[in-house]
Amino acid sequence: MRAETRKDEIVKTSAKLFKEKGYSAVTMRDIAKAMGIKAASLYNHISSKQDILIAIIIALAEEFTAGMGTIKKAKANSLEKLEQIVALHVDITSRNTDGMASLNNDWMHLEEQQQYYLKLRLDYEDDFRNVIQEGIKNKEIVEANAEIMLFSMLSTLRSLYLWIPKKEDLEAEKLGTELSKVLINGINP
Amino acid sequence: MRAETRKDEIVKTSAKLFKEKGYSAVTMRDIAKAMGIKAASLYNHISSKQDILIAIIIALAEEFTAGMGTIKKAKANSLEKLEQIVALHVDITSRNTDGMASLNNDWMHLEEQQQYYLKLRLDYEDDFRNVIQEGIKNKEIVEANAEIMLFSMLSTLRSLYLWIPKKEDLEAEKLGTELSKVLINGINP
DNA sequence: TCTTCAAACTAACAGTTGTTAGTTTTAGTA
DNA sequence: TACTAAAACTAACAACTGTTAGTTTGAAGA
Repeated sequence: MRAETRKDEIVKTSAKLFKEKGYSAVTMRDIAKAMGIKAASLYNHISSKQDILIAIIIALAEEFTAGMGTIKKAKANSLEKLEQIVALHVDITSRNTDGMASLNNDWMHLEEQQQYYLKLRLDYEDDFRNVIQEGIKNKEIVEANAEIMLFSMLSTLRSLYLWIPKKEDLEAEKLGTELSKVLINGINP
Repeated sequence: MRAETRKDEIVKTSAKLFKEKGYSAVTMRDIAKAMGIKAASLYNHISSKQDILIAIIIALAEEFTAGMGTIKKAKANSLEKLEQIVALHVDITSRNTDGMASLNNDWMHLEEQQQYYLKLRLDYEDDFRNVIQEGIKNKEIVEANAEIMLFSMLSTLRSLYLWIPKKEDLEAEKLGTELSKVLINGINP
C-alpha cells in the first residue's frame, strides 16, 4: 500500500469538486482553495489540469478492465458471472464515488487519452454482452432482447455513484446481493 | 402547434452542443458558430446563456410532472402504472434526446431556477416511490427493497437519452414494452 | 549550525469568457 | 419606392482562465 502523495491529495480533492460541478466548471483556483493553497502551487505536483483528469479516469477504467478479466476466467455460469459483475461495480464505486462521477460525466474532456479510455470501455461492454448472450444460449437467461438487458443493467451500475453515498447504512456486500436480485429477477412476485 | 421561433432554434442547437460537451464547456461563440452567426447576435433572441439552460431543462421537467400527474389519476394497478411511467420516459426522451442530456447532467448549473427544478424532481421521485410501495402492499410487486427497485428503474430510464439515438430502428412503442418486460420480470427465465 | 529541497508563495502572461452598445443589413409591407 | 422592424453585424469591456518564472519558507539531515 503506497503512501499517499501530495498529488494523490490533489486528485482526490479535484474528484470531489468535479463530481459537484463537472470538470469544465472547476478552476485550478477552486482546487487550490479547497486545499488551502494557491493555484500556482498545484504545479509543483501535477503538470496540468488535464493530468488530474487522466489520473482519476484511467486508473478507474483499468480497474474495471482488470476485474472483468478475472470474471471472464472464472469457472461460473452466466448468472453467477453477472452477480460478480454487479459486485465489481459496487466494490469499485464504494471505494471511489467521486472518481466514478468523472468517469461517467467527464471522459469527453480527455484529450490524448480519450481513445484509450473509449477502447477500454467498448471492450468492457463487449465482454458484458458476451456473458448475457452466453446465458441466453444456455437457457440460463430469458430469451429477450440482449441489448436492452445490457443497457438496463449497465445504466443502473453506472449510476451507483449517485446512490451509494446516500445509503452508507447498507454495506457493500448486502447492496450487491440485493441489487443482483432486482436486476436478475425483476420486481414481479 | 406554435411556429418555431429563432429562440427555439438557438435552444435546440445549444442542447445538441450541451449534450456533447456539457453546459460549462460550450461557449456562446460555439453556439453562434453552429448557427452560422456571431455570438453577439444571439442576444437579439435570448437574454443570457443561463436563459438557454432554463428553457431546455424546465420545460422538460414540467413535462415529466404533467405526465406523472396523469398516471397518478389513472385507473390502473401498480404494474400498469409502472408501464405507463416507462412509456412516459421513452416518449419524452425520443422527442428530445439532446435536452434530456442537459436535464440529467447540467441541472447543477441552474442558478435561480435550481430550487424549483429540484422540487419538481423530488416530487416526481416521491410519486414513483409511492407507485412501487402501493404495488408491494397489494402483492403485485415482489417484497424486496423498494428503494433499490426505484433506483434501478430510474437509473435505466434516465439513461435512455444515451441509448435511444443508437436504436432508431426500434420504434418507441416497442421499446417501451420490451423495456417494461426486462425491468419488471428481470432476466431470469 | 549549515545545507538542502520539497512545497509553498507573488506576480504576471496571453487567451478566452459572457455580455453590452451602437450600427448595418435584409426582407416584407405600405 | 420608402418605411419598418427583425436580425445580423463590429468593436470593445472587465473578469476569469490555465500556466509560467522566479522567489521565499520551513523542516529534516549532515
